[in-house]
Formats: sequence, C-alpha cells, structure tokens
Amino acid sequence: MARRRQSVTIKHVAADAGVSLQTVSRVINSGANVHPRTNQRVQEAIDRLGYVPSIAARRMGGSSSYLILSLNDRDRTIADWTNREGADWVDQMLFGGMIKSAELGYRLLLELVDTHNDHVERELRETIAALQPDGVILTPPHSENPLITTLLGEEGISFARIGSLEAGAGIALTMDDEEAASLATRHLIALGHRRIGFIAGSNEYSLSARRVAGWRDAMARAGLPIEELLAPGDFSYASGEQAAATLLSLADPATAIIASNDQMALATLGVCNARGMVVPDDLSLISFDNTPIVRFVQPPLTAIDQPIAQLASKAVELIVAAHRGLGVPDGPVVVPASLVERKSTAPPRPVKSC
Amino acid sequence: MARRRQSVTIKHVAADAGVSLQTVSRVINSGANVHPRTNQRVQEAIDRLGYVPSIAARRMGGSSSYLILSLNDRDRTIADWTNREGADWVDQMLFGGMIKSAELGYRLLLELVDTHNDHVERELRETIAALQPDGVILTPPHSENPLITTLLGEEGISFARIGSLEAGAGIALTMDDEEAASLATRHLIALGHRRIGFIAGSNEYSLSARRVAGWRDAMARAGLPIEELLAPGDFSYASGEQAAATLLSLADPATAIIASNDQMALATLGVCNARGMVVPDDLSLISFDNTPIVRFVQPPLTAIDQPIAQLASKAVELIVAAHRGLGVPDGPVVVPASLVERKSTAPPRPVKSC
DNA sequence: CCCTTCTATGAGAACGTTCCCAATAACTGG
DNA sequence: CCAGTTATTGGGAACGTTCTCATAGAAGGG
Repeated sequence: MARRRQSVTIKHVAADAGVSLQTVSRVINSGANVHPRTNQRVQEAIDRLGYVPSIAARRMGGSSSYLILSLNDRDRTIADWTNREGADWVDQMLFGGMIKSAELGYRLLLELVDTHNDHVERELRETIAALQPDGVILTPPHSENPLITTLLGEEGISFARIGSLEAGAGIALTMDDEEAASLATRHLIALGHRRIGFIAGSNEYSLSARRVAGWRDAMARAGLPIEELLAPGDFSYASGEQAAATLLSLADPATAIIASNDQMALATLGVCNARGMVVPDDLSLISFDNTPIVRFVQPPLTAIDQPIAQLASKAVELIVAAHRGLGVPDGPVVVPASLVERKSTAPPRPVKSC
Repeated sequence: MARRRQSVTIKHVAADAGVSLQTVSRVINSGANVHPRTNQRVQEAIDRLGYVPSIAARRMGGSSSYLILSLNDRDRTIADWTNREGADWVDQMLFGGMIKSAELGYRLLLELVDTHNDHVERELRETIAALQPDGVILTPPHSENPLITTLLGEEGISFARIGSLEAGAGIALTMDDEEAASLATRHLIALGHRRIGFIAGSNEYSLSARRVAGWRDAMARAGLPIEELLAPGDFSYASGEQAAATLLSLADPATAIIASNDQMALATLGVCNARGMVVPDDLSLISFDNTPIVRFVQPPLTAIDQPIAQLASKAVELIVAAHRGLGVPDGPVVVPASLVERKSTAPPRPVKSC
C-alpha cells in the first residue's frame, strides 16, 4: 500500500563521501583494494547517515542473499502437545544460530517442515526459489532425508546436517552420541548397577543406533549381559511408557534405565510413580537432551546435555565458509557430550538375601 | 561464491504463455484486469515451469517485501535457563504465525531482541532497513515499549502488539487476562477456598495488572478479603519462591495460590515440596500460560491456557490487512481465556476445630 | 454510427545493489 | 625517467520484479 522506499541508499553514502557507488560497495563487502583513507571516509559517511544495505537489493545484484534457512520438524515441534520437545530445539537453534549469523552479517530463517508430508520436496523447492538462501541447516529427521539432501545438492546450496554422522553431501555435525550413551552407562555402572536398561529412539534417526551402540559397548566392557535390557521406542511419551513397563516387569528387572530422550524419561518416571516406585531409590534414571523440563520434575533428572545451540552456531559458521568458497572440514564435526548430574541416579538397593 | 541465479523467472513464464511480463505479474498479484482466458494460460505456464517469484526481486520492484518480523524477548527466551518460558512463546508464535503467513503468501521471520539493551532502537532500525518487512509483531514486553512503537510508527510499518490492551498505534491483541484471573479465582472459590493468594507478574507488563484486577474483582464479588494475599513477583522462578514463602507463612495462610505464570507456579510447587506440603491436599495451585512443562510435574497443574498460536495467527492476518490498506479493528482484539483443569486443585482441608 | 468509458495488454523506467571491465594513479626496478 | 606492474577508482550493465503510463480493443449511450 504505502509506497515506502529505502530512505538511505548506497547512493547517498557515495555522494556524502564523494566517491562512486562501486567504492562504497567495496567498503561494505570487505574493504579490499580500497585506500585506507577512502575506506575511513566512506565508513564515516555510513555511520553518519545510518546506512544499512538492503538485503533484497544485495540479493538482486549479487550472488548472496545473506539468508540461511533452518529446517525444523513440524511434527515434533507442535502437532502433538504430548510429544513435543521440538520447542527446545527451535529455541536453541534460534539462539545459537542467530547470534552467529548476526556476527557474520547473515540472517537466520526458521521453517517448519513435515518430513512425512508428500509435498516436502515441492514445498522446499518453492521456499528455496522464493528466498534463495545461501545455505540450509537440516535438523533431525530431515538431516538424513535423501529427498532433501539430493534437492539441495542439485540446487548447489551449501548445507549442514545436524545430528548426522554419515559422510555425504553437506556438512555433518553432531554430538558424540555413542560416547554420551557410554558415559551415562559407565556412570550407572560406577554406582553399582548391573541391570541397566536402555530405551532406544526411533529408527528414523541414525543417532538412535549410535546411542544404543554406546550403551552396548559400555556394558560389554564391564562384562554385563544386555539380554532383554534393550527396549524399542520412538521418542514419544507413549512409547516410553511401554518400554519402561517392559523393563520393569522383567524377571530380573532393570535397576537403572537410560532413555534416549527426555520425553521417554518422563514417561518412565510416570510409570514409576504409578507403580509406587521412587526414583532414585528404586530406579536410577538418565535421559538424553537435557531440555529444561527435566529440571523441574521430581526428582530433577540426571541427563546427557545436547549442545544444540553450539551445533547451530557451528553450522552457520561452516555454511558461511562454504558459501564463500572457503574450505570446510572433510569428515563430520563431532562435539563432545556431557552428563549433567542431578537427583535421579543413586546406587541400587542392596539385594535382598536369597 | 557460486554464481547462482534464479532458474525460472517471470520472463520464461511470459515467453511460455506468449504474453508480456506485465501480464504475468498481474496474474501473480491478483488477476485483476486480466482476461480469464489469458489468466488460465499464464497460470498453466506457471505450473508447468514451476515458477515461484523471487521475494528479493518483488521487494525491489514493488512496495511489498512479503516479510513479517516477529520480535521476541531474548532475555526470556534464553539468557537464564532457570527463567525461560520464552521457548514456548517462540515455538507457538512460529506455528500460529507461520501457517497463516504461508496462507497469505508471506514469510514470518523471528528476531530475538533484548528490551533492556541500550541499542534496541538502533538494532531494530537496522533490521528494518535491511529487511524492510511489511509488518512487525511485538510480543511482551516489547508490545508496550514506547521506543519501539514510536520507531515503527515513524517508519510507517503496520504492527501488532500481542499481550497489550492499550489503545494507540498498532493493533492491540490479547487474551482476556482479567477474565482469566477471575475464572481461576472463581474456580477456587467454588471449591470452597477463602484464602486465595495471588502472585503478581512484573510491572513491566500491563497484563500483570489486569490479572491482579481479575482476581481482586472475583474476590470482592465473593465478599472475601484480600489483605496480605497479593504477593509481588516478576515472572522469575526466584520471585515465585519468595512470594510463595510469604503467602504460606501468613498467620492465616493461603489455602490456594494463583501464580501469574508457570515459572512462578513451579516455584510455588517447589516451596511446597520443601515444606512437606502436598499439592493439592495442603494447597491448591493454578498457573497462567499452560506451557507444556506444567503437564509433566507432579501433580500436573491446573492452568489458564494462553492461546499464543491463535494470537500470532490473528496478528499476521491483521497486519497483512493493514498493509494492504484494508480496514483493521478499531479497538483491541481480545480472545477468550480458558481454564485447563488438572490435578493441582481440590477443596481446602477441613478447618481444624478451634 | 460516433463518442465516451472501461477492460485488457504492453513498453519502459525504476528499485538498490553487485558484477564485469576499463581507466587512471601509485608504485616498482632498472 | 621509463616501462611494467599493481593498487585504487569509476562507469555501465545486469538482476527479477512492480510501477507508471500509454495504447488498442470492447462495450455502452445517445
């Protein structure tokens, strides 16, 4: 409606500084091949006039849009209020990614995408055509969706895959899931547990298998059997309930459980409450992700912290480097995991005399 | 780096359909003054070629950027992990706002801003200059920040103020906070409570006062005294703890407490646990906002639901209408509040014989 | 049947930036 | 002091769209 135009443009700056448009552009973009004296004069004009380049015009003229697109799962984010830890992902992505983006002169744009939708490909193609982002950040489960990665490859857009360890197009970027699971398991073993159950995550996520592997490995090293102690799950509350029930109903039940995410840990806690069991006296519990919620339940849960903000920040950094044609790491980028100890773990109850 | 250009442009469509650029543009933008036959031919060409207009070019040529900016509080979102319910705001804003935006052909962009920062104004000015959004959504506490509203007014950008009831520039859009507080209070009164404490929110938010008013009014109507029963708070966990301690230590202590947000309700629950009090047997508790966390604590909290997604969606709708020069509501838009009953409320303990 | 008023279409400029290439100025080393 | 570089600067086209204005055809009124 209102015919609003940019108030201060590069032209005004050029006039004010007494140089050509081109020189101002050079100053904005790097300052390379500009005389220090000129550079300063232009810089002053920019500050004086409060000039900020229009992102739309930059995209038009040049090859950069200064936009980075983050694809997050719509499903996990909202659809089902019972099964939503997506919120914390979105939130932390925003935080970690945005700060780094701002630092590098880019903007981060969030898009919620439903992987299971038939139209993903078309939707994504349209979004890319409309926005023409310089790079894309993929979060699970998009990170390993071949439809998406292929599309991005074709379009020649740099992208990062968070939560993926696989080689392939794009930059893989993940927490050390295997080590994390191992760490949690060793913590429980050190407390004296021998029957440590593990609730796996959805097969759709490659990290699920890595978490199982870490647990399996730590158990094996300690010479502990794992039969019956691995329960399937899909990250949902309901699946956690079922898995917990199974593990607690064994002839030789688990005295400790590691859940592959917070939702399933919460479900386990719920099952314990229902059965009159007390955490950590009757069962030790460790969760993955460390979303804020696990701080506020009774007892606060010991958890593996997932450094999402850090991963997002790194992803932005690498995408920008790639877009600028600088080198990017060959293999996947793996950041270490850490265990946050709270009140849900303790030594097992002494065994009753036989 | 890579010199990537738009693959399918309006030119290709025009050639394919055998019409001029201008006609294609008209079809995209409304189809007004285009012969039905031509319209269809162009539409087919668009579909066949998979054409999507470049948002950057649209901004360059015309007066719309098709971008809507949502300003969310950085503080509440992340800074302090103990005091963050911002996550759920961000999340729901995204959901509600994005769907409506997509529907109307716009894009929603989130920006985290720290109101208490000295640079807000400059930062915002820069963001606006760079992005040139068609509209802005303000969330508390930005909604009533005169620096921001004035700036937007000057720039001539349509904006919505979520959580605000005040008249003034921009569209005010809020849940009925007063009625919500009254509803919660009446619910407790109906259960038999007479000593109902209220933990207020930060004065920075006008909705805090409205919530207090609703409680005060409901108490007055029931002929109940409120002396000593109003405790100040600032939405933080710590302030909630202090307020709860005060209300529970009165000579004639509260038997029920309404907290102005979930964090402070959680804090109240924590204080109860520490004192060996059981909710709801020893204290009934109602919180505001109904963020997902309150479902998972023991007991799950009865809460006033804040329809953020709905507000965001409505905000987008109104902003687009305003930007298109269509009429917008005169006064504030108020959406009804609802109470979600869970397990944290019950009749008060029978009074011990004197 | 002519003049007016719409309706439907197109041509060309404009938007704010970067890209490409040419031109000049400032250094080199002899 | 000269030719040969290299550093610095500017000019004009290009990007993909919408804007403004002009034109041709169709419909309506007398």
